Amino acid sequence: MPKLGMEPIRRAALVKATIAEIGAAGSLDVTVSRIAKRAGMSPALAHHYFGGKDQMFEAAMRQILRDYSAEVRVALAGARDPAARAQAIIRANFAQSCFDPAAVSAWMTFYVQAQTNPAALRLLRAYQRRLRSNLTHALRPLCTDPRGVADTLAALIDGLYIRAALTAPDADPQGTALIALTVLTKGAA
Amino acid sequence: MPKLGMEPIRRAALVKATIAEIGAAGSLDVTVSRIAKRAGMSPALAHHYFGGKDQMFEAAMRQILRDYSAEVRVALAGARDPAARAQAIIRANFAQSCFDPAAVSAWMTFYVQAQTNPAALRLLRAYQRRLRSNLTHALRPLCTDPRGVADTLAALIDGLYIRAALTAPDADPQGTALIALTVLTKGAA
Amino acid sequence: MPKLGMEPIRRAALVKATIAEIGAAGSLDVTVSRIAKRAGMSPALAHHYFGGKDQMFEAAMRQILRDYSAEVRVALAGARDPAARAQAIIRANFAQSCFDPAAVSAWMTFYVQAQTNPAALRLLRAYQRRLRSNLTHALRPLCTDPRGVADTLAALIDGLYIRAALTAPDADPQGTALIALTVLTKGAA
Amino acid sequence: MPKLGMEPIRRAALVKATIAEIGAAGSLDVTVSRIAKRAGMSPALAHHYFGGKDQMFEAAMRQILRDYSAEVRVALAGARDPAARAQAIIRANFAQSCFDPAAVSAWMTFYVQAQTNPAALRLLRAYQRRLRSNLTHALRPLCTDPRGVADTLAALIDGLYIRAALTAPDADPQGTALIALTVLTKGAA
DNA sequence: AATGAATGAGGATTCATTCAT
DNA sequence: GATGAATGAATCCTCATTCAT
Repeated sequence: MPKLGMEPIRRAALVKATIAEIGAAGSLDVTVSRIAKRAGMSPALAHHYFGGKDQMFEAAMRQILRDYSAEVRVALAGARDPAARAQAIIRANFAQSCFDPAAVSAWMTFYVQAQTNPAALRLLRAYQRRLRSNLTHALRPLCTDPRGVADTLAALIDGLYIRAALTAPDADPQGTALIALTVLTKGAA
Repeated sequence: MPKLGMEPIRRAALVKATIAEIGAAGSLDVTVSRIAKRAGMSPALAHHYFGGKDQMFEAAMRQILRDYSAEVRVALAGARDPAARAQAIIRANFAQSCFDPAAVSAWMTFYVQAQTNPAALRLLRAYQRRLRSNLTHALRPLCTDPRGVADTLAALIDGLYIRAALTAPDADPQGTALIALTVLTKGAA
Repeated sequence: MPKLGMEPIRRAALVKATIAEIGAAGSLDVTVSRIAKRAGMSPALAHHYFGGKDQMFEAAMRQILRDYSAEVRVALAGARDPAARAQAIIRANFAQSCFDPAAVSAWMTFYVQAQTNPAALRLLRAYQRRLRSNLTHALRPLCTDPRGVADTLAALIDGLYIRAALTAPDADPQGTALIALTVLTKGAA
Repeated sequence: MPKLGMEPIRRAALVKATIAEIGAAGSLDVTVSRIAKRAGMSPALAHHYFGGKDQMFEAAMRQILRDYSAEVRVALAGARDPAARAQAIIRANFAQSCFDPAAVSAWMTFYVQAQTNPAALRLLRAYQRRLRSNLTHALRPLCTDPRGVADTLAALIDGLYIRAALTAPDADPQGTALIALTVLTKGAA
């Protein structure tokens, strides 16, 4: 009995499985077969829905960004004043969910892909633009050079994240976030 | 056509070719065949000298770090006082040579490899340790919390580098370095 | 061109082709490619169904033993009394089918494999156990030391087989069997 | 300083190493490189002295047969009467030296090689001829059909050897020899 | 005599992708 | 919608062998 409306369900399952496999492998060296198996379907069906491996990766990247954006949005919703908004953005970038191995792998591969895959580069830029714009907006009432401080903070966040995720996996993420918060305080002063 | 003492020559050629291929591919998806061909020899010979693909990668990573270290060392040699030393370290991290596409790719793959390859992780940590130690040493006479400022600066440098290398390839690296220098000034104050 | 339930068909074809190739080569120096080609499929498909070369060899060994067992079973079915049973077992071991070049090669490689491949050793022991048990059972009514005579006969059969198969390929197998039958008579006396 | 008269030394070392490698591998899957390394020289030199892998194997086989012959000759030297001679031949075939893993492997590969390699077949036949002739000679004064009994005993020896060497490696070889001795007694009666 | 250098040929294995059902 | 069947292409790696020194 052919099922109707399976497409979104299948696609979602595949995207989820793709991210999980990238996380498990720690790289993009994942096979369509494994992804499909994890998603509970045949490799042929995965192809049917996505057309190819690259499109599956792209969909996975989009999902990663969507998840990240949601995290930020939730954090911002609870912030009442500009300073709280800036802090919320920083904290969101060091949320537990961002240190899930799958997420870490996904972000790292993102960076690698960005060098050759225009779609990945576009998405990475979108992320950076959004982070910068969020920070600038929050900092505007707090300092004279919101753009400059936002740029600094954004880069600092990325740098701290990489270090925390890769080379200090046991460190407390929120402790790491504190470093950024300190710079925020000095920059906003 | 010399017939003795080829090993160091061949190894060097292969390491260089490995880096170049990684740079050209923008990822670790390079074949031994291509590397060997670029180095002017047969794939079999490459295997003979390195034992396998992974060892070639590891040798390439070591070379990248050696090059980077040399850059820093040269920069430090010309610095006369602590402040100049700190600035020199920062500037060295944004030297033109660091933005060579091959170097960028190599660094990015470094990050990815670090998740699963212990050797890569070890090397990456060595780089981070050295950067932090260099900065701490230079900052000691300049501020009350040299370690903390060094941590911040190190992360900032990484974050700025990634952004400059990947998403703003046309930006002036030394302009980017200025952002770090500014934070240095504030932190050292 | 049926598209379902190919697995048993393919597997059987591969096993047959493996035995044939071993026979043609006279050793285990056969490639998956040749086996697959002989079986009318691509090497990749052979891997798909067996997972690897070793498993193909093991399946082939099992098949050889199955064929041998069938030969013995048929021979025993026509034997009415103990003496006839013992003779039937001996004759079955020198049946024409056992001197098929492929079978000879397979048996010889069996012996070689048994030294390093546990699966091969297990199978070889199973064959020897069965031969001994068959002989012991048949000899019980005929002599006072059925086990001892069975051991002797079993070894003699193997030795005669090797000599007949390898160094006297034109000799009449049933003539060779006579030697064993003579010992049987003396031992049973 | 070029050494003189190295050829026999090198050849002997290579033959010994070949047998040892075959023993270690349990098959003919040994590389010239490993043999040469074990013999303390370069693969190129091994080639120089033997011309190729096959010739090395052949020389190894010859050596195995020489060792075996020597064992028999020594055993025969101590035998005073025909019965003792026959027993000595049988015992020599189950000497400890024949159960050295390297020797076992060598014999097994012998059997395999005999199917395709004429030189191996020739050597194997020479061994069998000699065994038969030795036995016949010893049995002549003892029974009416020395040739027939010799054939039986020779095959029995081979069969027992294979079983003892491969599938009952812990059994006492001399216990196995007893089985052959018993048949000898009955046949000679 | 001896060897490091070098390679061509080949082999097992993997995988994305296509197709018929 | 869904999948088992099937493969071509590619990749890493091994090895016997040759050659210049």
